[in-house]
Amino acid sequence: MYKALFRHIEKIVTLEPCEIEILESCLNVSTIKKKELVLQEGQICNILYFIIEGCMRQYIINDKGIEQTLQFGIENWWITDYLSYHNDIPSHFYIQAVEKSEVITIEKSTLETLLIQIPKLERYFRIVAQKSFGAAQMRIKFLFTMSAEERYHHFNGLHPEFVQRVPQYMLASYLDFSAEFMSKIRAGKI
Amino acid sequence: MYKALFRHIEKIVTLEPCEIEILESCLNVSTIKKKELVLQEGQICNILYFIIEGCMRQYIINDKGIEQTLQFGIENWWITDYLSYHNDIPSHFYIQAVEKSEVITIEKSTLETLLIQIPKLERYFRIVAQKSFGAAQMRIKFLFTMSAEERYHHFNGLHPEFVQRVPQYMLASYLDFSAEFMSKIRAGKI
DNA sequence: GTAATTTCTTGAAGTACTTCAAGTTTTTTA
DNA sequence: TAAAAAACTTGAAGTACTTCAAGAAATTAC
Repeated sequence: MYKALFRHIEKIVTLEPCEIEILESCLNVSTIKKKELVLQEGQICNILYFIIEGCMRQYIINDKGIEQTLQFGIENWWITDYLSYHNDIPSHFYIQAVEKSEVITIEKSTLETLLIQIPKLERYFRIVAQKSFGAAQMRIKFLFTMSAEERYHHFNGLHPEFVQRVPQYMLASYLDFSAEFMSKIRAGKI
Repeated sequence: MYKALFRHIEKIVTLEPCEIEILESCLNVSTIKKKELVLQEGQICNILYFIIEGCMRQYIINDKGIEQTLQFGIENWWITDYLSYHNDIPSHFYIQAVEKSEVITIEKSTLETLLIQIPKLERYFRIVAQKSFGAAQMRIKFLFTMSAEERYHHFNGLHPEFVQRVPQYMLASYLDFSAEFMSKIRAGKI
């Protein structure tokens, strides 16, 4: 059940059997129904989610009442609002299951004690966060330099299976253009 | 000389005197002239920079040959390309001093041994990276939800001194609009 | 302290998108 | 399996920007 996470961790640090045992005792698995929210705007986010199976997204609702997806997460990704988490401030985001998902949850207080018992995990989470930050910078680069059509084709080239997996309007907002424009790009009407 | 960094670290973890000594022996200070590059596109980035004084920026050059700033860094910020750093791949970015800057540099191999000697620093760098990632997500939110004019006024409201500190065209590209448009916003001609 | 360079401004023309509205198709639910 | 809900498509009209070009102002360099 926790195998996916152990495998992910072992790519970065090596855990002793006793450490795996401690870790195991701190984890919980939960099933999130499609469209269920695990975080809402205004709430303080004090849980980290590791996606074992399924797909989650982080989104906002803009002035016009339209949802805009900032981030998707799939198998073997962590998803959370680190700003709300670290600063204990209300989140600006919603986090929702796009598909029925299995996630491992770790609460902030549990993680704190866990990191004291297994300091190696500091390293694991450091490297995960640094790589995520690097990926966010690349994302900003693509948003800055590519046209809407280029962003779509680029993303589709990198992750064709994923494009099939989520509603078009969610992907459109993730790539920062309207659902209607996505439809026209796909039809080759641009 | 290293005081600024020690103070930054002590906000997150407490170092023993002997640890400070070890850390000190691993650091170097260097002065970067205005406009000097510390990283160029295509190079592998294996240095972390901590800004003691001055201002640096990470930018790209787009298809039209125009520079677009992705990130600024000022006093007490780390700046680097973590994707290039971790994956040993050529960077997509330039990193340059906007003003004459004093920076602490740590090379990758040095940091690796340092983190083994002082595991507490894993925690420090984890928290720095997680907060940076959170900030990057907020940045994407603002890019998604605000008009050019709103982004300017919002940024100017948060960091008025900084707006005075860097050339307008750099800030314009950071906020993702043209230098000419920035000029019109500031003149109230929008 | 004057020349050279960099940065900022302005207006006119163009364009890559958005918005709206209505209809169609697909998926979900009971 | 029918009804309801969600997702996608299409065209027409609008707009928030960009690009270009040229001059003015500020800063840097010798």
